[in-house]
Amino acid sequence: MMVSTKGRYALIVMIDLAANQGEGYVSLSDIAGRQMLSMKYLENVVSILNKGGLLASLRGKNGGYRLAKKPEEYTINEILNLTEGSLAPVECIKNGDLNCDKAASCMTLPLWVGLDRAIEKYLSSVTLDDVICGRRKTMLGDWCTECKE
Amino acid sequence: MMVSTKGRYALIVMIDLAANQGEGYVSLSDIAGRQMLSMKYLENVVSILNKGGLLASLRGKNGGYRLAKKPEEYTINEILNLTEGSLAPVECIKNGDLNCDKAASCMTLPLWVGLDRAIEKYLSSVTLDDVICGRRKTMLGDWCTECKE
DNA sequence: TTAATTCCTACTTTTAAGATAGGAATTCGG
DNA sequence: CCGAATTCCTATCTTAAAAGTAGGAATTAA
Repeated sequence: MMVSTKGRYALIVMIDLAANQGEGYVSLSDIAGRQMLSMKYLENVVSILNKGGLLASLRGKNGGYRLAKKPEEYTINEILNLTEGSLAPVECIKNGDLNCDKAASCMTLPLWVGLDRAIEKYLSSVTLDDVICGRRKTMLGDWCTECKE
Repeated sequence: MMVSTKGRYALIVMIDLAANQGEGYVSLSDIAGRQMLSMKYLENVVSILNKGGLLASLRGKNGGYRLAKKPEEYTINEILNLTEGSLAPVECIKNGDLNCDKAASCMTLPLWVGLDRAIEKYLSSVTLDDVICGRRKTMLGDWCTECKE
């Protein structure tokens, strides 16, 4: 499985915030309650989002989190890349640099680079707002033809 | 990391076979020796390829493995899907069926389905022969512009 | 001042990946 | 027929990563 709970929960939190934030901040216990997830575990996830600048936070009573920008300004790629660390399909292309000594002669490397790009291209083409609205614009055309049935 | 050693080693074995098989069969110890991999571990990987019909095998002395068809007739998708079990980015779309009770109301599901398709589309566009020849035809155009430099 | 919250560090548990081991079954060549 | 080389099968061990928990310090609003 390529996307762990960290990335999936992060997306859920972002969606929940978009739906439930008004002018103020939304507390983690509210989100955890609504989404039926462990608040303690969400703390870990949200901390990554917050440090990465995707969220704004307020400590203390009535504190909580809110989106740092508008839903249409987040790509899914930036959310998942941040929380997962990297979405690279294999170790050797993790940091952009090809950190493998056999890279020059590796027959499979171009394949992994191509796959990495295909993934990035797709995830960069979808915004948080697209997901929330169930919008279906991507390079593949409809991204969920099942939903039409 | 999305592709485990199983899938990566499987690819390496397929490439090695394409390069080294003549009329006869190639033994695992030969492949393991050339590729500097544990033969015992390769046994597990190759067993999947063999059961899946991607390889033909001959037991006993002078036995070994060979490709069941021509390199250009394998897509990378079929090799990786078989050895990895599934390349689905998340659990809930693993078997084509959406085996999650919240599927109907899940906002992120279409995203995962779309991602799954983007991956499948890319990996189906590349054949084993493409990888061996370093050929660069895919939906993304060149799949390794780095290689040109 | 108190209650609610984020924030930080560390730990535990669980699961999957990666790797190894031993031996049965098969096949070829002498 | 025999022995060496091999696939094939099942079971096990090891290691690393994911998933989840715990406790308490720092902060803030009412």
